[in-house]
Amino acid sequence: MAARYEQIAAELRDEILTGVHPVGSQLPSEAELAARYSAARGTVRQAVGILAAEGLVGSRQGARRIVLGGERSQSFAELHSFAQWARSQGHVVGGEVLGQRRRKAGPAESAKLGTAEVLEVLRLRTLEGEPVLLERTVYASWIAPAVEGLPRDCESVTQALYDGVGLVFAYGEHLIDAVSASSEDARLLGVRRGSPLLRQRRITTTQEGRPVEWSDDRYRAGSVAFSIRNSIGANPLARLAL
Amino acid sequence: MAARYEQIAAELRDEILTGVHPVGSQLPSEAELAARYSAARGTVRQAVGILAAEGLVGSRQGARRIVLGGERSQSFAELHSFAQWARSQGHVVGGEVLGQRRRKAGPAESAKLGTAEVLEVLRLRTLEGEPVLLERTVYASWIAPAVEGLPRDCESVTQALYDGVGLVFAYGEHLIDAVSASSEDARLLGVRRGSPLLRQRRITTTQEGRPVEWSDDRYRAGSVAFSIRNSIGANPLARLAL
DNA sequence: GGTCTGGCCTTGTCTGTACATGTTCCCCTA
DNA sequence: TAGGGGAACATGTACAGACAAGGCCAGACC
Repeated sequence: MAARYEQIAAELRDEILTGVHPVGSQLPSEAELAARYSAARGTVRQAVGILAAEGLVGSRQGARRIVLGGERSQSFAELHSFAQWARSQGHVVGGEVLGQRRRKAGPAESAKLGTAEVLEVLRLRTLEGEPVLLERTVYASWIAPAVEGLPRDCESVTQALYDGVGLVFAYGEHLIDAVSASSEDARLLGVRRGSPLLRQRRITTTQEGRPVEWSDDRYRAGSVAFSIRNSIGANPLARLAL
Repeated sequence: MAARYEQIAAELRDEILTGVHPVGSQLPSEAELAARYSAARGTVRQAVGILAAEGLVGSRQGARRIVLGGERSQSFAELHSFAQWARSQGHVVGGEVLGQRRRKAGPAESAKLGTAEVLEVLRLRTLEGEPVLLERTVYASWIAPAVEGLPRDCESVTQALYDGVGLVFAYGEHLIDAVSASSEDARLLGVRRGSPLLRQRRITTTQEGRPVEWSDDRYRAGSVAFSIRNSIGANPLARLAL
């Protein structure tokens, strides 16, 4: 059973999404909510803290909380698993391993993953049958056997690794920029060489902080975008010069 | 003076960044920290909560907190102000207004900004003299006079609006994808037509939730990237199909 | 040697209280 | 009518205590 503050957050989120609290309106005060849910003020604060972190409501000391905007925020799993995301959005997802081999880790890979050997996998993902995403993933050697055991057309690697060996992806770091399609990119994604691709490079670790994979994902332009909400209080997004 | 929990967070962050707590090591327990800082456990939890939200440390019930990684996280102001960001990174920043006019708001703009008239501004930004960013910004009519009063080569619009009329940008929503350079984009940024650009569309609001601006920013590929940390507990990043 | 169990440690959740700090709005006054 | 003062209200910070839930480890057992 979910924690009390999660239940309250879910109810409030639902009320916002269904228009009980329209955008721009004020949320009930913490005291009112505490009375309504028969909870302590601290518990209510945890609940609205979630909504604030999601960017759904804004907070200012002294003033009532304001409803900022509609829905957002996919689960971590949906972000890390292309298949889980696509299915939750109602898309028809496909994919196939195009190449897979073990090799020695380069110095950068070794530093990122902490292993001397890596498993390199090239995957092509489709939405509604159209090629959309090209994944070049490098796995740490300790997880390589589990990855090699997966079928070539495994839809959700994340799900399969969880079911198979109980691996949980817990933390991620993402670097997002735009690049030109290389010859290989262009051929596999069905676009012209040099056309724009949205690139997401990410490193993912377990709950214990152990790195699992390092990936270079390239989306065909016009197929997918990334969305982030931020505020003075919570700013997960940073800009980097290259 | 900063709040107690912010002081504690700052000290811990400093200890992590200076290697007192190396990556992969365990943080002292909440009880130890509470004793060390003569604070209640709740206060310490607020402090480490900040670090967890920044992606610096990971948390699992029952186990000690783990140090995940180095620094990150620019201030909200640095993200919203190209000039403040660039200066904090030691870059030489420049910029100029290339065009500016008032016009009627389209239906989408009217819905986003809540005004019938808008001020459209086209700005070119440079780093070390090289054109890097093309900003097409639409301001709500109530802030337009203040924007029109700025000099054409105003470095930091955000800073100028704060100094001039006390306007604070408080909340933002960002949509990031990749596009081909149009003829105009290409000419102004000094790239070939059709070459990849990193596009960031954002809408920014005040503390009261009032929309201020809607902007389409296009970065030359290879000049700038965006960075995000996330975890199972906090996932600000979402993927959207187009 | 390997496995299982139980106890201890640590983080997660929740309550209740108190005071600080900032906002809002009404009323009174000039 | 415009402006100032202040009370009422709301969120922010901090403390203290209690129990739940899960990880970790050592000692017992097979």
